[in-house]
Amino acid sequence: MTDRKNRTRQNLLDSAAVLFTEKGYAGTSVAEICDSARANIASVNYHFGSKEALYRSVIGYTYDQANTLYPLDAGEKMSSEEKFYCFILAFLKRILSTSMTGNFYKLVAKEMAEPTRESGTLINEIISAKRAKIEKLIRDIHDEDIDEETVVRMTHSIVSQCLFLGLNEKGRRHHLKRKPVRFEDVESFARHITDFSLAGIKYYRKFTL
Amino acid sequence: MTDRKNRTRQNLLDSAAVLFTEKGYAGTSVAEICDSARANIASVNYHFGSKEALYRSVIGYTYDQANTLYPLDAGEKMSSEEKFYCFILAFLKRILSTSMTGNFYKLVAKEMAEPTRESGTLINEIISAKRAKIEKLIRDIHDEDIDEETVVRMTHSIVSQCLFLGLNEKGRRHHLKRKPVRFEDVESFARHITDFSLAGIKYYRKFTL
DNA sequence: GCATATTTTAAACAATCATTTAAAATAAGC
DNA sequence: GCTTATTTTAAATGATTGTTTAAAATATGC
Repeated sequence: MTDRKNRTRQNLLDSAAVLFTEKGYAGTSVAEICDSARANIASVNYHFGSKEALYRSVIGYTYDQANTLYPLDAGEKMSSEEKFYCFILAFLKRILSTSMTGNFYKLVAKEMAEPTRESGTLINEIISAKRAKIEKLIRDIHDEDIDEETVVRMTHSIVSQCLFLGLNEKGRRHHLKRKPVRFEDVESFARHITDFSLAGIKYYRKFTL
Repeated sequence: MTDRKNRTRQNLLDSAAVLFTEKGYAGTSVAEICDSARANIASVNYHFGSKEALYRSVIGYTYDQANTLYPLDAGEKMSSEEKFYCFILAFLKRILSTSMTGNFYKLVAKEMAEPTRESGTLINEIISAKRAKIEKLIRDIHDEDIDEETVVRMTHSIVSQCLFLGLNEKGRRHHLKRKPVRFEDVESFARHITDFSLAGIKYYRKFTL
């Protein structure tokens, strides 16, 4: 049966997700992944074809996990400001999650700082989609006509506050003065980003009125 | 004379700064650096001792350039809000600079996403210093007593908006939908971050009054 | 239970990496 | 101008990289 095959395949996926997140694509060797997954050195090429293909699979795998675990689309009955908070909360949950889900946005942060050859486009597609969602939320809150440029800049301000949390890396934790944001803080931190950003969004409303 | 020595040393420094910024530490080979600097393959070890020592030299070199070119401490005669704007402006100039100066904060962004073994502490020292400056600016603007936790979070919101601009990497520019922030936009973008953040800072003032 | 297909294994592969070596080239001191 | 010190060069080193190979082990179909 294919149970045996699937098990090692899954082990490779899990080990690779952790290692790539911790040490990056270039910093992680195939041998290391196979050791961690208790699989043979040749198994990566047998199951995925190459290290790069494994990496792409990890991206897709962690992304799917994030989507199913923390969906970003809130209910319809909410006010636009409540929708905004729910989006930020779900987004932060994804980023700060310590499980497989959290690995994805840490990989995104890595890709943004140092893109690998082929996955750059995929990451950009995903981030573009997130930006579009935020732009829509901003326009809903603003309620007035607002120029494209201003929306793009406000979106930058919001996206950066969230994704920046994905940079707090294990390797840096040791000599980090400030204590990192933990998953337990996710609600209150989402509250902060929401309030801080809503004040900024509303600031621009003065000029269009 | 040592003129010949200094020239190749400087060429190595310049080439390494560009290559490390573009492709990261692990992604750049010593051979590549020497080719770009038109120097022999052994010159890196002769002049710096090792690839890692060269990397540390690049960090220090670009950091010094940033400090002398765009000092962060504004004049004393300004209001606290003007000081805040001047800080953000100088900070953005450093990050968006296309010369050697700009390379430093792009390296910082890389280090935050994927720290290398030894330079992590240095980078953390530098970023901690920037955070401290921003915390002081926030307290000056706020003018009232404000709890440590809130200041830390507001500082995160501000730092992230700035440093996130260092992530817009050359390698990713090709398939980037949104047009990157250019150095020509630095004043108006600094204006945006200032206004957006001041609104957020003032929002919290409501509760302490 | 035997023949076939699938998965795992150990070994070897060629390429690349940072670094070292020792000789050659150039500069400096006097 | 000759000796000494410094810098550059080309070649080799040993370690590590991702990938391939072919045999061994295991599962599957009937």
